Amino acid sequence: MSANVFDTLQERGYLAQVTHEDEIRQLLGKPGTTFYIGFDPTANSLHVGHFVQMMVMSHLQKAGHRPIALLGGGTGMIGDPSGRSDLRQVLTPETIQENVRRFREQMKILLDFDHDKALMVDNADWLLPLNYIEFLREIGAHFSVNRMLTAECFKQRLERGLSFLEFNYMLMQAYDFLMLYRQYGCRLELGGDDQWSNILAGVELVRRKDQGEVYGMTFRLLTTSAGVKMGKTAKGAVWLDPEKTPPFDFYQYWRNIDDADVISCMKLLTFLSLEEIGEYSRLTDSSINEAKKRLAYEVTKIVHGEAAADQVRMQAADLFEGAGRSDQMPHTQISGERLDAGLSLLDLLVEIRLVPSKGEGRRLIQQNGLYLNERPVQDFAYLLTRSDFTAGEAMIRKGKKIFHRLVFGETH
RNA sequence: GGGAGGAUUCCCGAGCGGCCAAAGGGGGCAGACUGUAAAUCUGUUGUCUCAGACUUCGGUGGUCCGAAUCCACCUCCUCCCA
Repeated sequence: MSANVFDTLQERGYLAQVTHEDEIRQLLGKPGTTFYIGFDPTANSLHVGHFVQMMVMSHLQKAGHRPIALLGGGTGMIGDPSGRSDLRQVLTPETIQENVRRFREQMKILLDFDHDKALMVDNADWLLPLNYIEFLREIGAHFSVNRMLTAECFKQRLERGLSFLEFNYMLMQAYDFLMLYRQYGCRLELGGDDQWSNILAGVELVRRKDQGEVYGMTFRLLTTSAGVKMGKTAKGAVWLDPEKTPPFDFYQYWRNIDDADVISCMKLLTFLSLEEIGEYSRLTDSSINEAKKRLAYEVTKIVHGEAAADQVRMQAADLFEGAGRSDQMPHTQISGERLDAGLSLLDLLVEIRLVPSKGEGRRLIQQNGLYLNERPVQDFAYLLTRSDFTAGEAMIRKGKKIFHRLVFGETH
């Protein structure tokens, strides 16, 4: 119970690199440390990569430390070149402000902002009013271009091209740390492992300017055991926003995770105890599915709430382990008039967005990938009839996992 | 400022006057095998009123019976020299 959070983080597998291990452990050993993680508002929702960072913040907050979520309203206008092979798209100030607003809402999922137990600040507050000359003299003077060029985060870009704009990102981030140190007594900067260079720059800057004793620590990026970045699907990232990634899809993402990744994800993405996770790690072969279900449920519960998690879990069970139908699954009302007028199944597929075009729908049907009431549809000119409905319902299935229910009745 | 090269379908990347809706790979989507896994194999991957037709190869004009391929101009990128 009174274990040092530092050890907890280490045991759960979050940590990648630390600047001063002993000092940090000591610092985190007793409550009261203010620390920060930066989030650049480059999209209108947080995704699972951010979620790992939020988990860390939550662990630390529970241990009595004070998180600062630093939103990059200012740095977002520069674009972090770290780990990027190409130039980031430059976002408009309006977009950035909107994204910052959405992030703020989503952060509340895991962090308690009441009574300043956690803070949220926007670096636009100090970056935007900066005076160029002044900044160069005050901050720029402390950076050696020679050293920066050797930083890991620029290596890749040196071959392909790096704009001066992006080159400055590191200074901005270092400056953030300095400001947070001065304004909030922030002692520790955390971030994904790709942020290591930037974090080091901040730690050094605070020492040089203010002789401040501050530290940095990075986390493993969420990758599969094969080293591929996780959280990406065909449709893009796995978002925390239910509008962008519906809870069902979110649940399924974790439910379908690679065997080799279940345990590490449980440690990183849930609050299950290590003992309990240890039990799951003993599962083999098909019983690993139990671990996947638990993982999916727990993560969904944190992000979307218990009610939603229960719902999608039941939905998944209905679909894959039960009768193959669920009240929760996507559905469409089909009126009798439409059926009588001759409703082409192909047209309907496009309408309910199960396929992007009729051409693809035809292909799907020709390749036996579309099922109506669990029977492959043979003819792509098929017209739906009343006899396709049993008890007022007809079930369309695309491939193995995508279901859509048709309900006979009035369109609303 | 001078010089060189490039822009091709979701991505990378061939094509260099007709046989090009455009090789190959990646990715996607299906099928087989499975554990709602991974790996593997197979098919497929511009749109449509799918017999055929129509729209694509940075943009705009032009040459030609015919252009992704040739010419002119424009836009944007990359590299080299200063």
